[in-house]
Amino acid sequence: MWKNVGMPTPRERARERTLAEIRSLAWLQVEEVGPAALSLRGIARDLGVVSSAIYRYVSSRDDLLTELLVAGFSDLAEAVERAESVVPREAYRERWLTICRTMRAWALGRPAAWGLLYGGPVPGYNAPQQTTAVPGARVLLQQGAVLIEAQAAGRLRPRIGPAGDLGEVPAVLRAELEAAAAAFQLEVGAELVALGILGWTISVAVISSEVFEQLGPDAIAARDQLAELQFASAADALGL
Amino acid sequence: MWKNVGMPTPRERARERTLAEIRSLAWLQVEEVGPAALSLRGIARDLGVVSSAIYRYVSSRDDLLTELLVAGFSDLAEAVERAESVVPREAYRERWLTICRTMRAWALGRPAAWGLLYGGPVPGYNAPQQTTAVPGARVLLQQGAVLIEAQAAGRLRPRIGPAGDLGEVPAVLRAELEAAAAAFQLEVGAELVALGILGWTISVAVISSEVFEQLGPDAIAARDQLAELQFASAADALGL
DNA sequence: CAGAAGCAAGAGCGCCGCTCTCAATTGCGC
DNA sequence: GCGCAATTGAGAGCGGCGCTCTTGCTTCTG
Repeated sequence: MWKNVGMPTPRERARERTLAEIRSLAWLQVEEVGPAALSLRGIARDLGVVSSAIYRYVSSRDDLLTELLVAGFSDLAEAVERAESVVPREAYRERWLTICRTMRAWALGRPAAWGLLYGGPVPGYNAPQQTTAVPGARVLLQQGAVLIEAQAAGRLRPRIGPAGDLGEVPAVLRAELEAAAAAFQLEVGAELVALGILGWTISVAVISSEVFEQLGPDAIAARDQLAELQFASAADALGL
Repeated sequence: MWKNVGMPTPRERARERTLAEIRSLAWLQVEEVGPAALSLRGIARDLGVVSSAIYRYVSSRDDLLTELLVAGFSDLAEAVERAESVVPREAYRERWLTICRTMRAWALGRPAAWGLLYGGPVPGYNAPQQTTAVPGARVLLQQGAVLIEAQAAGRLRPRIGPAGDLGEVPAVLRAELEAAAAAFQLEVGAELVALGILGWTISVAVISSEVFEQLGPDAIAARDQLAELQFASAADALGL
């Protein structure tokens, strides 16, 4: 009936090897020239093959870009999960800081990849939300989990809001934030969601401004110290 | 001896008009397709002229991009300065919030322009630091001025640091931050510089995450409220 | 072993930035 | 007022891009 179930034919093996090589060359190119300049023709050249042959393996440039995008999100998320999992569960601040530090290390190691994930939009390319949303949210949720657990343990004392109490969230926004949390099977208050988004935004921003050199190249030599200080400040503000 | 000093010849006038038209078309294109897809050929088409003729007016695509970059920074800075100048000098928090709100309004009005200024790097294009640094720093300095004046007035109570005192800045970083401030003829402590950078980073990030739809398109309908809440939180953390 | 499936190659379309040459206009200095 | 020179636009062309289609060749399969 069914022969060779799960056992790849030689053809499939060859195809898979070629695909892997294409992905690898694509990452190299992204790191070298940036995501927006990713060129299928260039990959074909590196592969030693005529340009049209690439289209046997990837349906379009955008398709390849999407694949890299989810791979990048997943790789980052896994690195973060690995690093965070070894710090004591009740060391909430350290867990949050570890997530940030790991994100930063990943970003510094492959800056163009970070640009692909969190940089401005690649011109002419619209990431298919359906495909990228879930992997893209993993790190955010990881950060959120720390806040949720810290709050549950009574170890979250946010320093923002009129009286260090997060202030009040307007009704419309409140409903929306709680709905957003519910979409991830989370039952948390709007204030905590807002806090999570703020923390997330800050951490991404601190890293992006360093990776993209938005304060100018070589503006700060003591980059590590500055990043550490900013992460710590954010953790302070969040109340970890 | 010198005739027509400062009085443009007809040729110069014509040239200037063409240049202005090119710049205007370039902005239109940036808004439509994004900075990285800015095309000189496209501008030539819109201008009703053959592609090579463009090079009589702009030396290269990168050159045009740089010009737009500087113009964008300046336009944003002027909008911010205009808006901030009408709020009472001693209403520090309101001044800072006004700067943020104006930045956001500008960004929402011309998202691609914001992308050009603060998005990821345009592939293959390196902004000449020398040309863009000064205009690029204007808004940051505007924010910084508010913090400095607030501190001088004893109206700055940062809520970050171990005891709400900004913590301590490591020596190496401290020296660098103070030097950076000195480069702008500012004599301020490293802690305040760090605070300023943090505030700047957060405000840019809040806006970018909205403009670039990094939480997904239409993720939040109550965008205004969320932005306002985040700006307020940041102001709280900064101690305004 | 024949046929089907998979594959690489090549030519080609329209787009891009940019260069070079050549002719026409146009405004300047005399 | 006019000749000359500077300025301008057009055209052709180079190499690069994404992508399509046709044409043969290989390789696996029934």
